[in-house]
Amino acid sequence: MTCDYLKLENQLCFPVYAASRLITREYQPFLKELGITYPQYLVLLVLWEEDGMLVNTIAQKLILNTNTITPLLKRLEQQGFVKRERSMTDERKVIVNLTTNGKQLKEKAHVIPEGIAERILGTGIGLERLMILKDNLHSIISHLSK
Amino acid sequence: MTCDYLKLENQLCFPVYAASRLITREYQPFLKELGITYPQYLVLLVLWEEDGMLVNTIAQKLILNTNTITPLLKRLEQQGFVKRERSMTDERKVIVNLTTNGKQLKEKAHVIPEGIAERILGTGIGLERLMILKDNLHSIISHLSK
DNA sequence: TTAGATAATATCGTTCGCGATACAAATATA
DNA sequence: TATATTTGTATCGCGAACGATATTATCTAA
Repeated sequence: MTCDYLKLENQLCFPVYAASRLITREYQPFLKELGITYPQYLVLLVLWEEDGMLVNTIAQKLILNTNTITPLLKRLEQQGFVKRERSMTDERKVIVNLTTNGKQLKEKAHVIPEGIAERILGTGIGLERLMILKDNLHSIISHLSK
Repeated sequence: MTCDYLKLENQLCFPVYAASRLITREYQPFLKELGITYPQYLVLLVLWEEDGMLVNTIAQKLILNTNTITPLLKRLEQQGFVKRERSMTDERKVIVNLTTNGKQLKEKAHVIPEGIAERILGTGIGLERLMILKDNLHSIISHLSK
């Protein structure tokens, strides 16, 4: 049996890449309502869990570099959702805090996971397979992010 | 049992998004050698399967819009891997053909899937789970891309 | 205490990804 | 055969991603 590995169909990379863009697309109508982008939503998810994080800590959680996070945080600051301030004890560090507006946004965001879950489960994949999918991705992530 | 759906950990979106970037990162050393980017590699994968495709057909295969593909093809043309020409019979259509250089690149690219497969399987996920993962992603893709 | 190393963040340049829109060619309709 | 609609591609603008590099601040070791 021959198998051409240089076919799109046979690659793992493409399904992950395409699924990522398609899933992100599902978030658009919800995020548009909140006035934020998908990566901005991820940053807020992190801050909603624990406020007052360092730029670096946020970057690590999202597996992004500061050269992506810094301008993103500036936009979130301009929109009035976070404020950034240098640490008193170590002036290299920048602490990111949610504003009142940023905290309030969490309440509006509660509809998002439900809406998306509904949409994804509507693909017929089933909750159990979805959990397995998530676990497999997590194991790939934990190994490749080292 | 309480479950906060607004936690990064509990979302499906993030693992897919992170895995996509991490897997793409694995391609970098290989692609750097060929002098192309990851999306450019995807376009070439498509053309290596079937040369002389229309811009739109390539876009559909990769689930991308022409406003992403067009500038990408221009760069591939500048680098001498493809050439674009208007169809004689329908001047709206642009046919994308591989150059000799573009065809030759396929031979150099054969090492990529093997190298990546090795790296991914090195995460300990196992070939079988990898196949299931791919299938699940494909079913999500086919439903969301409608 | 001071030069060198390290750490935390930021800047710059290039390429995507995509919504909105434009534009020309082809097709359909009146 | 004019006019409207559709089709295929391209343009524009903005916000990621990220490699390379810069800029401070802190730490470390001579």
